[in-house]
Amino acid sequence: MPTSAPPSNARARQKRERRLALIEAAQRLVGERGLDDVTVEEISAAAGLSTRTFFNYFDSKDDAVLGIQEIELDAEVRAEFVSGGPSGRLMTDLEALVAGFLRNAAPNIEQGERAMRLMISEPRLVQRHIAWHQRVVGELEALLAERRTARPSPVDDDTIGMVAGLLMRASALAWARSGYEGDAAAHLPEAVAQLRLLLDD
Amino acid sequence: MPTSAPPSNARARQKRERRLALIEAAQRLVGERGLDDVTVEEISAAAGLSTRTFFNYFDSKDDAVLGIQEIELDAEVRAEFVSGGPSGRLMTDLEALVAGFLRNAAPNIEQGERAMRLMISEPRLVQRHIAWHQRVVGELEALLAERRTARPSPVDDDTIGMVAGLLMRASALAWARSGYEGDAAAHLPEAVAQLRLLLDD
DNA sequence: GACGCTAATTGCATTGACTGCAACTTGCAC
DNA sequence: GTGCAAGTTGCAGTCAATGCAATTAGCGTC
Repeated sequence: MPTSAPPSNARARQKRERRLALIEAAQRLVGERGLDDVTVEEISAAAGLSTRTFFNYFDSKDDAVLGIQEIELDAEVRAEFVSGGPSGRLMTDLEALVAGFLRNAAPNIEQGERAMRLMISEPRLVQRHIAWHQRVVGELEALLAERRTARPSPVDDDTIGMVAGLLMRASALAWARSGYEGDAAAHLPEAVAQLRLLLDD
Repeated sequence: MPTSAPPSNARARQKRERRLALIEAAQRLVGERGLDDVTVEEISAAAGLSTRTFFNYFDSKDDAVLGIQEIELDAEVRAEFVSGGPSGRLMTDLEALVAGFLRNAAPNIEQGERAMRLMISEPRLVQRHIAWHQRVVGELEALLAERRTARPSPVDDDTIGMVAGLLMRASALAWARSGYEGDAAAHLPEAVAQLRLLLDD
């Protein structure tokens, strides 16, 4: 394998640790002083890194506070959805898929919880959070296009994608309301039920 | 009336014109060169105003391109919704309310169309657009809280708000797909139907 | 254990968005 | 035309974010 060298060991570990240090510093400082009274320079210094390095890890200050990272879906979950499974009923399968995303979203549950709390005091973060949803939804729409050949649906990809995004956020909110019991994915069925209830008037 | 002086005439007119000039310049320049290759300074100059004044009209460059403004709902539509009407069925009434918002959203239909087009080439604008939805949804959630006393619902305000946001965006997309026929509100029933279709699996 | 290779960090300079403030201009009422 | 209030502008300053070039550090090889 010439291209994909195994990411060694110490390198990967340091990368993970530095990333976490930045998130931790960002969340702590912003919690203490508020989003606009903390500079990237301060966050970086608190994590023992240079400002320039901060931007090697995150695209923006907000991203660091939310601990945003690339999401990647389980290969098998993905393959199953694309081929029209697991149940064959779109809404049911979508639920499974969203659960897959949610579980991979926040590897560290306390970090996710802190992010949720900060969103309440800093509305701008909600916007960034929703913007991040968009990326997941984009990924998801690609899967939908593939699945469509195996199992067509009269509903637009856009709409399905938005519903998936809605479910992600609704689950997160239900999770927060529950006092952060379990993980966000555990509250997904509740979100679906609420949505059905509303649509049935 | 000591406080609310009638906004005279020439003042209001100029304000409207300058606002439009800024939006027009922003949309034109961004369409020609792309969002990141146009500065606020250039937009302001093209509209014959100072950079500083630009920021008296808009909070950010993106807002100007989208022509974002404060939304305000018809007082009667609002009152009727709060008191549990017009039909008494939440989903139906929500649809009416969203239609009300949509109609007030873009006073100038061509401007809205140009904004939609630019969102396709500049994904960052989609995020801003969705963030703007958030504000509308916030407004809406206040109404929901009021309505709740007149007519309780088992569904959370959050969820209802998100569905409203979804309907707004879905209508806009359907409008775009139709080649911008009529206005966005005209495509709302279509959006609702799609949503129902999906939920019924 | 030195050698080279590549990934990652860092400093530096620069651009441009955005804000606060204070002076100024302009529309409007009397 | 005089005075008031709204709106505009210039100016100085802060800070996020990016590109570039130099340096450092991990890792495999001999």
